[in-house]
Amino acid sequence: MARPTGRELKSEVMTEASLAIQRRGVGGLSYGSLAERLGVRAPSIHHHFRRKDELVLAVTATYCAEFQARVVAIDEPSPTDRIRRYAELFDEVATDGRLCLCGAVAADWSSVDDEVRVLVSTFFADQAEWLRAQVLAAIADGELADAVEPARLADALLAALEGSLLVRRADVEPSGVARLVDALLDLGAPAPA
Amino acid sequence: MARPTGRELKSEVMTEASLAIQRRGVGGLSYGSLAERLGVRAPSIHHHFRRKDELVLAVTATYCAEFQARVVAIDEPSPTDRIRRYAELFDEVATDGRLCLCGAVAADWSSVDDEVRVLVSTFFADQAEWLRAQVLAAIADGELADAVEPARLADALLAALEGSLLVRRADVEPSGVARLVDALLDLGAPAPA
DNA sequence: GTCTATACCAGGATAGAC
DNA sequence: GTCTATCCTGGTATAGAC
Repeated sequence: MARPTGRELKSEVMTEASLAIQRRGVGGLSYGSLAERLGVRAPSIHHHFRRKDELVLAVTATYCAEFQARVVAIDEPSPTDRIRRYAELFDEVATDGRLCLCGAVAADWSSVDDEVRVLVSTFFADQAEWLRAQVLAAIADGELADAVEPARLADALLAALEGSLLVRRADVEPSGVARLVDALLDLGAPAPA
Repeated sequence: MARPTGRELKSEVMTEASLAIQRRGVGGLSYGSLAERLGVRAPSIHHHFRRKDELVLAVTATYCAEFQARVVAIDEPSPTDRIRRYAELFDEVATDGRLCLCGAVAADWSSVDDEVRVLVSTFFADQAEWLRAQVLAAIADGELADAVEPARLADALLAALEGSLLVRRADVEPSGVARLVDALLDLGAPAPA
């Protein structure tokens, strides 16, 4: 049972591997535990991904593509609402103590090869770029004060989102990251309440 | 040479271990590489720290104490300047790609024991608490708009600082975290420039 | 495509000599 | 306090049967 025709094992492996990296880091990912979780033997995974590097690379590429797809699907009319929705994506992708996969890779930066690093660098650059565009639009719409420097605030938002996933692991009663972004957006509201 | 009377080895081990964790994570810390770096054999380190857990615990405790000492030593008259100076502490403690030690531990959360977790949780709570007090003072002094919610902004600042250390590893030309904090403080300035 | 079996290596840890 | 030597575990990886 469990492993029938077996054509779907490859994608199952990738799904589990992504969760494992987000939970325990790249170093915490092992073929053994992965195999056990899937009810398979380690060599079966080696058949699909000969080296661990290949698995990490494939998982990272898929994660970046899927996340980006969800970002471009955001269609709120208000720029600041788009940013709030964006923060929710982080919550969704990182439930119960998981990190953003790219954040987890960055944490294990010294143990991943260059191909993976390039993907992660591009991911962060893309996120900052998207956020910058939203901040720019928010200023144009009067939702943020025009004293705000778009690129700087975008970087701060991204750092805060990635960092909050890290910090909340140590929180006794962790909350979502959305309220944190609210704080920053309220901060930049043009009309002093 | 190198290992003379040997009474200082214990502290040398702790210093190197801290750097290793900040660079490669708790999982990336090994007695072997540590020993090699210090020109000693691995068992010599076991003599001072029987188990790896003990070493991690000792290093974390020292890091937290030393960081806290540097925080309370901040004496700028302006609350926002104190926060800017605080951001510089992060830069100092995390040069060339290192993370805040507690951030690194949080990234390897699943592989550290409860004693260490408590230290890290306390560390983050202390930092958020200190930041909250500065934000409160900044509002009282008119350096930040009173629409700002102190606890929320403090959390965001801490998350942004921890996260920026992570994200900048993937940056092609990483910069200090200080400018990022400037962006957030400018954001909360009461008078729209 | 998946399995069993196995080689191989690195890291953590201990015993006992000096 | 530091060493040599050794054990054990767990993880990566390969060969070859089914």
